[in-house]
Amino acid sequence: MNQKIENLSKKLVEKNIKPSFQRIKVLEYLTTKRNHPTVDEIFNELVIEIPTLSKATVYNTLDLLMESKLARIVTIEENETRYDADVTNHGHFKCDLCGVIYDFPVNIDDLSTDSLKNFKINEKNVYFQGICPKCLDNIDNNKDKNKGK
Amino acid sequence: MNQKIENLSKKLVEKNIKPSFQRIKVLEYLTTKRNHPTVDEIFNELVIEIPTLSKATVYNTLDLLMESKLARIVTIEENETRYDADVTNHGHFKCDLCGVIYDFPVNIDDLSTDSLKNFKINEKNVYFQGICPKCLDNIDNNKDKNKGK
DNA sequence: TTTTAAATTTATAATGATTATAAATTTATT
DNA sequence: AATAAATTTATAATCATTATAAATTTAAAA
Ligand SMILES: [Mn+2]
Ligand SMILES: [Mn+2]
Ligand SMILES: [Zn+2]
Ligand SMILES: [Zn+2]
Repeated sequence: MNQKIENLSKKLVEKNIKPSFQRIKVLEYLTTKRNHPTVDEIFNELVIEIPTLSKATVYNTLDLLMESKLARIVTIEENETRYDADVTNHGHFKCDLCGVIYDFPVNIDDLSTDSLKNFKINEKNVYFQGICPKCLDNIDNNKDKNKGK
Repeated sequence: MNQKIENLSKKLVEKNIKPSFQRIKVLEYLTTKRNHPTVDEIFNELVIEIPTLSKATVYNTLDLLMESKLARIVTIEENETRYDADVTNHGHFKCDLCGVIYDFPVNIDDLSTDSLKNFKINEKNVYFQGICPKCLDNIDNNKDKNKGK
């Protein structure tokens, strides 16, 4: 448990970010929840444990994490920005019904990108939308119900 | 010339959208410029020809085009939403230096998405970031200059 | 053609996420 | 302990988007 804090602290120090309590907590939230949260979601959870917390600190910390590549923005169309401490290559799927954002493995290098051979590519994002299995099940169940009537 | 207007008008009618002058002009802007514009860019250009134009009309029209799949949002991380009348499968590349958004062909179906076999996928977005050839050239040229000194 | 109703456009206010600014607090240095 | 630097906090400003209602245009009815 305390080991985790140590690890997070080390991660920050490695990137020359002073590991303040607030910063560790934001990073901990991202890495343990892995829920692609908004600033508000992070703030509302952490302010319970840190009553003096300011939303500005959450914004500042996320900016720091982004600069040092310890976190990235989930590029999906939403009015609130969502963040992800998993910076490895993976795709995102957002369910249009329940809104949950799923991770999925995707071999981005498989994408034929001959037309970009003269471009320097720094980031690759893959984002799908649709309906998740849970919501598909719910739809099916409702159909069955109506059939019975 | 007038033929184009006819075509755009037909496109709207097919989707049960009344082809008002403002709506045709917004769609014309999107299809001819193909520059992934913001609402402001569309408005500022069209208000020259339509001095009474309201920004609300641009928002309303874009919402209509989106609903009927005549346009889509360019899913990239920006504070202003950008729109695209090209709804065929293609990827977007944004240059971090000049900000230009390039289209590029991408065979999205090549992506192995076994893990999403129970998901209903409605939309697929591919978005890359980096530096475009033009800006790469500029960087090289500047290096050469400094070398000469 | 006039009247009436519906649809569209416009003007404007409200919302809300993000950014900016400066004061307060904490941490490090002398 | 005193001072300086860094961090956090509180608060105001910005600005894209949404909401609302009035004005205008278009279509339908009389
Ligand atoms: Mn993720
Ligand atoms: Mn495009
Ligand atoms: Zn769902
Ligand atoms: Zn460029």
